Amino acid sequence: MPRSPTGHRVTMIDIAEAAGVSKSTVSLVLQGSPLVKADTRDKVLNAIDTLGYVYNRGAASLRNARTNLVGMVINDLANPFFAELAVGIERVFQTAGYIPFIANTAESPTRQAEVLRSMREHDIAGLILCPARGTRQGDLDAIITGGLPLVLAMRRVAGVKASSVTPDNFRGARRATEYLLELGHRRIAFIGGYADMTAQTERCGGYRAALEAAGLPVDGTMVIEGPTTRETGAAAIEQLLSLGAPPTAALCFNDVVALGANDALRRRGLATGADFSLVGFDDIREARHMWPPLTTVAVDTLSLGEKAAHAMLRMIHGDSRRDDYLGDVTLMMRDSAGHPKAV
Amino acid sequence: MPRSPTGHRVTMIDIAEAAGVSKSTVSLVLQGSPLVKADTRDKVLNAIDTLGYVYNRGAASLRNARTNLVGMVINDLANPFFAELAVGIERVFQTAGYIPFIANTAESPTRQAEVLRSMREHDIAGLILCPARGTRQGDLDAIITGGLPLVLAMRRVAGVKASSVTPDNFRGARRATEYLLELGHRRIAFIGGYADMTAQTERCGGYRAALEAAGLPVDGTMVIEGPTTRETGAAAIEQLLSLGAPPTAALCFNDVVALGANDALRRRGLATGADFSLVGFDDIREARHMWPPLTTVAVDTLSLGEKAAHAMLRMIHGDSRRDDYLGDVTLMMRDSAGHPKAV
DNA sequence: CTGAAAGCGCTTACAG
DNA sequence: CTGAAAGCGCTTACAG
Repeated sequence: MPRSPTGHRVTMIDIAEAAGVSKSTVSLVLQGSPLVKADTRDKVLNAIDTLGYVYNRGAASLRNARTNLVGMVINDLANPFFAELAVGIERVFQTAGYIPFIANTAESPTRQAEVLRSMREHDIAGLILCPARGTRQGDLDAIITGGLPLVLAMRRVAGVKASSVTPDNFRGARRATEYLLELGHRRIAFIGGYADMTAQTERCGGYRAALEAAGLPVDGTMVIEGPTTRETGAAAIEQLLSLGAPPTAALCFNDVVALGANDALRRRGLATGADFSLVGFDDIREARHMWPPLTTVAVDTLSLGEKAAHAMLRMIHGDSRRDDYLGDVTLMMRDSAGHPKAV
Repeated sequence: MPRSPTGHRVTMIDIAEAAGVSKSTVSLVLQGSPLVKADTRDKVLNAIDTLGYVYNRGAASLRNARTNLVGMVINDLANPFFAELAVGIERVFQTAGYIPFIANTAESPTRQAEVLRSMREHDIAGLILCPARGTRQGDLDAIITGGLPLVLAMRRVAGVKASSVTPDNFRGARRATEYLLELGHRRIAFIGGYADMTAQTERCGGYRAALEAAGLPVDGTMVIEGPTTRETGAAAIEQLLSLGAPPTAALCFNDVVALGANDALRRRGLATGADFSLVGFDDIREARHMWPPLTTVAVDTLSLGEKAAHAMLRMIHGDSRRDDYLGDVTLMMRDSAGHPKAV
């Protein structure tokens, strides 16, 4: 922090002295109050500039109990999807005068607990949370009862009454599966995620619904759980192709998983889209650049982020209504899904 | 923030009353002081739990002028490289009890100025900055004179005396260029970045040095500047291939640029590695999964992040020595670079 | 081991 | 328009 020549921190009092006014006046100037004469304001602003004064928000919020800090807790910052989501959220807060405070939990509930505590200690105005896998209602009790505005993004938590912003996972997955069925596939796998994540339940649910509507059985060996990583995608392909009656296509929990599945297919000398069809979910930037370009369910990441930010802003401004926003999804048909080899 | 049944915020005083001690004692317990009897400590801890007390760090740091907040300003969070860097940094701070506060400037100096101001207002203990393109000495004056611990990461700023952590850009680029020369290439381009970024000067400098050492001319039309994006990589390929004597290989400023160049080659029906060679820089996770796998200069991202965090921690603990850390680089030979078509 | 008191840098009525 | 005063929730000597 800036210190005056005498070594102490530069405060409003120093500014007041330098400008020859009282500190109330300085405070008014800082808050852009119209009560202050232009002449006086300039003197104050000048003093601020020459002394290198920095407003102390901690002190201010101690007095008036308001902060411009918003917490944003991400379960996997290494997944480009969440980086994109974060950008959408940041953009809104920036223009609204709030500063988002991003932290990464890397799917660890322990790390998440630490991060949440830290953020609450810093008296954030609200929290946008992409819950780590394994988060339970009890983990968020303190936040809910404390009355902190909370928006759950991408995943909900059973029993937690908070606003949420998620893509329409069910519809997206059903549509993607229908598309694979239309192409002629009959044995379709679902890869990635765990049944204890709402996003997986919903996406896998859409997949099942489409199969059932087509009169097809849902084969348990075709649903492969695992972390939402490339490794899971690759391992699943190995596992699926060693089945007696292997699938001819797979819907992946997300694009990162699909990227891994695509790697494994290539390693086996199989042509994605021709020998085996792959559909992803999210439509991260990488998807269209992958080879072959990935057929995937686009979730409009940016607007999801903006919705989350706006929901948060509304709550901060005192609107206590809960709202579950379901984002539009659209199937992006590219080249990773085609007709099955031999029908 | 949690409120007591009567509606006011739960403070140390409430805890003191509930536990039947003074608030000094509560403060001591909170700080883990050994002065407090185990019995008393338990009573206090219990009261904290039942009342849902949350420590107010703003008030604490107002009193003792220390924070556990560390700012981390990233110039492009959408580039996976920086997400990886952030993870390395976070890891160290987490164990040291500091909480990093990530913000993204998206290469905008204006946005950067806003973010820096906000962070200073929140009285951060230190700042790790990946400067946005166009950052000048003057932009960091206030921070330097204010005595805020500052570590520059990935890019330095001319005239700014601060510790820095960067990969050995010059050596990495020279080595990569030498490798292309060894493969038989004689016309080699350099794609991406701007000459006003230290990282570009250094990488492009290594490229020039290698060419000169080989007695080859440095052709200005072979050096293409631009934002460090996929689009730049793609556009550069179009531009280079329309040259009278087009290059047979290119060193890209970073992997993201190389990804874009690879897209453009594919679109033209050219086989990367056979028809045209590409080398990247950074070795982001994506690089080895790209098709063909990208030959690139690995920079040991994680340890770069850790070095930055440790340098920061040292400064926070009062060590004022400046230190410029130059990270090791190693050429990862994969398949995107091969012998030129016809030599 | 524990309590009373001062003070960190602000904002907010309240007077003038 | 401006000033004096109280108080936000903590920590830190200082007594006891």
